[in-house]
Amino acid sequence: MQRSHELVISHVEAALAAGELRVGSRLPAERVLAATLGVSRATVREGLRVLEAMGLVRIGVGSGPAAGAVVAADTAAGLSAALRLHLASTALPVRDVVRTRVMLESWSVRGAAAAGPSPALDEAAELLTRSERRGIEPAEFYALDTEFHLALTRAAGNAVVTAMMAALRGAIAGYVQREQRQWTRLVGRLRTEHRAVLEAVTTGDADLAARRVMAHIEGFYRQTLR
Amino acid sequence: MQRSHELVISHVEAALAAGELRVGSRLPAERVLAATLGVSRATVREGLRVLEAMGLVRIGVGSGPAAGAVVAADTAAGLSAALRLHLASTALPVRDVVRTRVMLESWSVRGAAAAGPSPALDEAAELLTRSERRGIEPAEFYALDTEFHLALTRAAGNAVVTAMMAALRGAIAGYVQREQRQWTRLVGRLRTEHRAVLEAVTTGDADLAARRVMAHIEGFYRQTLR
DNA sequence: CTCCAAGCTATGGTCTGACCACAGGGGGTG
DNA sequence: CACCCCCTGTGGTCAGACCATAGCTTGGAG
Repeated sequence: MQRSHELVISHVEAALAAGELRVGSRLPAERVLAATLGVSRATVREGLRVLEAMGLVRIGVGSGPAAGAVVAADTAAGLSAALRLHLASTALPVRDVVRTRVMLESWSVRGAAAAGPSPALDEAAELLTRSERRGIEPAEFYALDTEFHLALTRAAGNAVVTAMMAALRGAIAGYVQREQRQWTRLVGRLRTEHRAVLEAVTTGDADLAARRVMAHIEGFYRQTLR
Repeated sequence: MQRSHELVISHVEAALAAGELRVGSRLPAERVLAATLGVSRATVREGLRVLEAMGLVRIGVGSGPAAGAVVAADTAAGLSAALRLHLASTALPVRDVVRTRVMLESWSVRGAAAAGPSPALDEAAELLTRSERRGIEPAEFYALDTEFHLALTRAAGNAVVTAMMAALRGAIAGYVQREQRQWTRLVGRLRTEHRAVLEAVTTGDADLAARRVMAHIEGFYRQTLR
């Protein structure tokens, strides 16, 4: 840690590790933090920007409890941003992101099937039902689809995997072709496959769930990746 | 994108996506970028800080080709920083990081075993040999250990998984107890296990390689995680 | 007494300008 | 010809100012 703005980051990190800050805690105002650390406000802001990009704090303007830098737990934000940027630079190929998603998600449904009933699984079922509403708009369907897959992942009980899954989805969201000629047919197929995956998970058939989710994801990207 | 510093990020991202910037390219000087985008230099710096934290650029002072912001491909840096910070905030439990590492690495050795010989595998073998030098210092051994595991992961041929593996290791490095009472015994065991994993991979036995690497990692963290 | 609107205040958002630190390159000097 | 010093371009940091926002307070109208 030589550069001053890293002082801000390590200061916050240390306070978190020491338990002086928790999720929901509010950081001192920028001007106060600058005086405390003996650096300029511009420097403090550089550090806060990084923490914000990592999803560790949420920064609000104005006054009141929502203003200022509040410690958050957006575990996917930083991962997602990093993946997205390196996808743009082609340092990471989209193909590998998709394959990684297949791995993470098949691992997750195996874990979820083995773990048995859970609130996350109930939530997945409810999201699936909501996504089956007639005349649903593509945007809403995709949002529910994302939430469904994330709930399924959460059911495996690993927060790091869940964060990575969310990050992967976020990173390639911009590469997915939203305009589909055969929207009705596509959405019908996705619903059927979702039902099949959820069914395999709830009956505890890990192998079947993994096979189904792999086929589901690979099929989806084959059709929609541009 | 409302905040000005995000303009900087999206500008660089767009230039990357359009192929105007590549890994190794040099960004304009901060003052130039500020004038180009119609924002202040302080704002440009906030954006560059984020890009730097994500491992997308490397910023050097002074003059010459190494000075300024150069597009890099440190795909693990941002992921690692994000994981580390959320570990500090306890939003992510260390346990889940270890389990995720087990998953990623067992997947990797399966892939490596199936893929057959590769430069990455040769590198892993060479690193392992170097780690078997007599009288090696713990710091050097751990460095070679990290490189060995990463080379093994690279052999699976998925850049995203490789980046995640590197990030996971980086994030929990601070939690690993470096001072060991029975150093000689530990290092001996690690070497034996490394040999066994590599042997299973080179002979193409994916299942065996996966089992061995799982036992290796779990055993290591059971002993060294504080 | 109640309610609402205007002003107050704390906070981040942004800009300007300045000066320092660093490193490479070129020109002057021995 | 070789070497050293200074010049120049670059990031690093600071100080101070002003604007934008949003909750809170206060005073007046009803």
